Amino acid sequence: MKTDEKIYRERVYEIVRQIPVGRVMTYGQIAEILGEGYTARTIGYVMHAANTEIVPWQRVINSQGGCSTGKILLPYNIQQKILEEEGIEFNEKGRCKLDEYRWYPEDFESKIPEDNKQPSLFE
DNA sequence: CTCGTGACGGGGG
DNA sequence: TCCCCCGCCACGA
Repeated sequence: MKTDEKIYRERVYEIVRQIPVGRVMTYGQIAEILGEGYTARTIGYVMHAANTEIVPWQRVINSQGGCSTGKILLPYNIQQKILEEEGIEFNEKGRCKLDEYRWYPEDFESKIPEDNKQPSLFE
């Protein structure tokens, strides 16, 4: 098989594996980094299959700062529970401060906003 | 090959 | 802030 094909998923795991304890990344963020062919939607699909893989899947959340594990799989809010044990705090709405926990891979520093903080309430 | 289905995201009301 | 709608794209039937 082709080496450079690396399987669609492997490229995602490569990034997820780099997320440090106590930090998170969003589906859209990863999709933006990988670019071509990747969207938040597909990253979610890949993470769904990551259960059996060896990756800190729990550190990937949605752009609202919450866990989107849906209703299926895993006991209720298990993902949030794990993250809380890693030191991340969630409010009563099940959301954490992305501007405080979001992590940017070293290999993609160019993706970091100028002010090195969140671009959110920029305009 | 076509169709439906998502661990999503952003814009608009 | 919440809700709805539409675009996104890999994958299985």
